[in-house]
Amino acid sequence: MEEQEAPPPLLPPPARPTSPTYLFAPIQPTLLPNTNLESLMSCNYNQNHMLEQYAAAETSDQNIAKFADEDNIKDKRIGGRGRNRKSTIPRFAFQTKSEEDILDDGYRWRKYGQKSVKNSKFPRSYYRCTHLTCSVKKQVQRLTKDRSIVVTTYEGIHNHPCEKLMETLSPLLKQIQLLTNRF
DNA sequence: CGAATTTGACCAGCGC
DNA sequence: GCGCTGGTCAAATTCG
Repeated sequence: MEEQEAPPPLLPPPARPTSPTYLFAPIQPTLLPNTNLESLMSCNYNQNHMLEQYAAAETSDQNIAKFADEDNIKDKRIGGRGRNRKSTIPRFAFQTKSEEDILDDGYRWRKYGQKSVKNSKFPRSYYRCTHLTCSVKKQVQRLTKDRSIVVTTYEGIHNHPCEKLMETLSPLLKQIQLLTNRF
């Protein structure tokens, strides 16, 4: 069939662990003066916003790991059954200090594999977003050097809003909208 | 009982 | 060409 169009070069929103400590500076969401609340809830807003924040973070040497090096997220070897070989899907990795392997990033994930990898004591786990139309994946792995550090690698962009964010913010949003309509 | 996870098999790319 | 490796599949198993 036809070749698929390459996805836009945007970065997916980073996971925001609830309790673990960020080794890299967390990106704090900030409201721009003329922020539209509906667009805030959409993933486009988040992704564009994150992109700006990443650009800023990178230039200011606040180390968002582009790809986790040591425990070897090497070059692209998108294996599997012949899919996505030279992937142009945006990927990025970051590290968190956490007892938990699974960080609560607001999206729902289904595990589809686990592999032990070379030069690493700990296995790498593979997850896919459970949303029907979303093909975002992530890999989770602990560092050999420091088992308290979890490396999470995201691949792709969510094409749907974050369920948990929606859940949490919906009532609040309604209130805000009610209030803003009154003035 | 349906959904999620586990795990061994399979496949493709890369280096030698 | 062959072996090694990483990523995915899918049947079996576990969980809620």
